Amino acid sequence: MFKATGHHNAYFPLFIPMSFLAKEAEHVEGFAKEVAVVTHTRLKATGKSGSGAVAPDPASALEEPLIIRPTSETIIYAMFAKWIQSYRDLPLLLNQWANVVRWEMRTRLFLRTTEFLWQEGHTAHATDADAEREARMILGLYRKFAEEWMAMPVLTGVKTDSEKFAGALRTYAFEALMQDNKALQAGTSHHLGQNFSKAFEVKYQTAAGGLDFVWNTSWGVSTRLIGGLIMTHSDDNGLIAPPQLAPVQVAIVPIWKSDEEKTQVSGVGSQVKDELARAGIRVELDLRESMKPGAKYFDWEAKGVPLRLEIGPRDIAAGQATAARRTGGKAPMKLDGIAAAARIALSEIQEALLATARERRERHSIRGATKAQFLEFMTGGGGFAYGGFCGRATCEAEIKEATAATIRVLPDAEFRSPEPPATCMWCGAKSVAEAVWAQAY
RNA sequence: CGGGGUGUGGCGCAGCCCGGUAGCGCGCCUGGUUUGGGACCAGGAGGCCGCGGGUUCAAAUCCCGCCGCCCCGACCA
Repeated sequence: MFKATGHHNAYFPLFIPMSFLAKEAEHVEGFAKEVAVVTHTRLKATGKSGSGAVAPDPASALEEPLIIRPTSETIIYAMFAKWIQSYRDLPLLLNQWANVVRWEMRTRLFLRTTEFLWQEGHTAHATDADAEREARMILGLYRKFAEEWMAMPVLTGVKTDSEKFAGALRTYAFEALMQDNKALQAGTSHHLGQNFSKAFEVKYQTAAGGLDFVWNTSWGVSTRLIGGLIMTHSDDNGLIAPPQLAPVQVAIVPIWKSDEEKTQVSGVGSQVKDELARAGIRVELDLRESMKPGAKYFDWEAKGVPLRLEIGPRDIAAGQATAARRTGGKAPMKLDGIAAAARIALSEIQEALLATARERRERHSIRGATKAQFLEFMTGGGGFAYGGFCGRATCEAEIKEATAATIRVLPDAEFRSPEPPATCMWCGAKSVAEAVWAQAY
C-alpha cells in the first residue's frame, strides 16, 4: 500500500551538525527545547569509583556540536540541494525508517518516549500544487491504513498555526479518539512550502530556463500508533488485535482428558492448523501440557488473538470446532471448509472493531454546542467537540486555559457538520472555520 | 525544574512507627494426580532489602547524602 506510491527508501545520518538546525528560524524554535546535543567524542577514566568513574574527555570537545535528529528535514534538504538540478529531477520522493530523539520532560509509554521509531517521508516538487497534492495524498493513505488495517477511525484535517509543525506552511493531521475520550494525534503530513528549500538553497532549473526553489513535503507516523491501537481496542481482559495486523490471528486450543483423546485432538488440531496456514492465516496450535484449556483461553485473550478455535472430542464427533471471537461470542465452526469460515470470521471481527470504535467516537462527540455546553462536555468526560472558530489564537489559548482542550483539526469537508457554524463557539464572533476540540495526549 | 509518593527473590506486595533468624501471593523447577473457562498436592531453587556514609553489640527498620521510578504542574508526535 505504501510502496505503491513510488517513494524510495533511503537513510540519512542520526547525527546532524548543530548549525543545520539553525537555518530555518521557526524550525529551530520549535525543536530547540527538546534536542539532544553531542558535545564530546570520548570518555576518560577519572580515577573515581562508581558512576563517576568516567567523564567526557575535555580534550575531545567538538568544535561544532552534533545534534541527534529530532526529525530529518535539515540533513535531508542539505542533500537535496546537491541532488536536485533540474525540473527533470522532480519530484524526488524519499522515505526513511529511523529512530529520532525528542527530549521531552515527561514520557508516556508508546505515546511519548524520548526515542521513538518512525517513518519520515520527504519529497521535493516543482510546484506548490504538486506538494499540496502529495501532502494530501499521504494523509489519505494514513487514514486508509488507520481505518482498514488498525480498525481505528480517524478525523482528518488541517492544524491551526499554534499546532502546526515548526517550519511548515500547513500541517495536516489525523486524529483518533481513545477509550478515555482523549484525542491522539496519530500522524501528520506537512506541506513545507519553500521554507526549507530557501533555507538550504534547494533550487532547480525550470523548463523555461529560470531558477526556482522546490516545494517540499514531509510526513510521518511512529510507534505511537501502537499505543493508539492498544488504547482503541483493548478491554479489561487485555489486548484486542485487529485481524489485519494481529501477529497471531487464530489460536487453536485442543482439549483432551485421556492420552487417546490427546492424540486425536492434537492430530485434528494439527490438520486445521496446516489448512489455515495454507490459506495464508497466521495460526498457532497450543499444545502446552499442564495448562488447562481455560488457562489457555485467558492467555490468548490477553495477547489479543482475534479468533480462537477450541477442538475437543465432542467437537470432533460433531465435525466442528468451537470458534470464540475476541470481540465476544462462541459458535460452532464446521471443520469442512474451516479455512474459508475462519477467514470470514476474521474479516467480520475486523469490521466489528472499526464499527465499535466509530460508534464510541460518535457517542462522545458533540456538534454545535454553546459555550456552556462545551464547558460541561469538557469537564464531564470529554471527547470531540465540533464548533465554530473565529480563527484567533487568543480564543484557542483561553479555551486551553479553561478546559485543557485544544483544536485537534479544522476538519476536512467529509467530517464537517451539515450546517456550517456561523459564530465562534467561544467568543461569538464570526466563525471562519469549523473546529474540533478535544483534550489530547 | 517545583510539589507528593515509592524503591524488599522474575512480577505484585507485607515487614519499617517500636532495631534482634527476611516473609506472603503469583510465577519458575521436580514428581504425582489433573485437563470443555485462570487445577491440586508434595518437595525445591531464587534476595549485597536502590546506592554510599553514619549511629548501635546488632540496621530492611533509626539519621545524613545521592540515585532510580511513579503521580501532579509547565513542554510535546
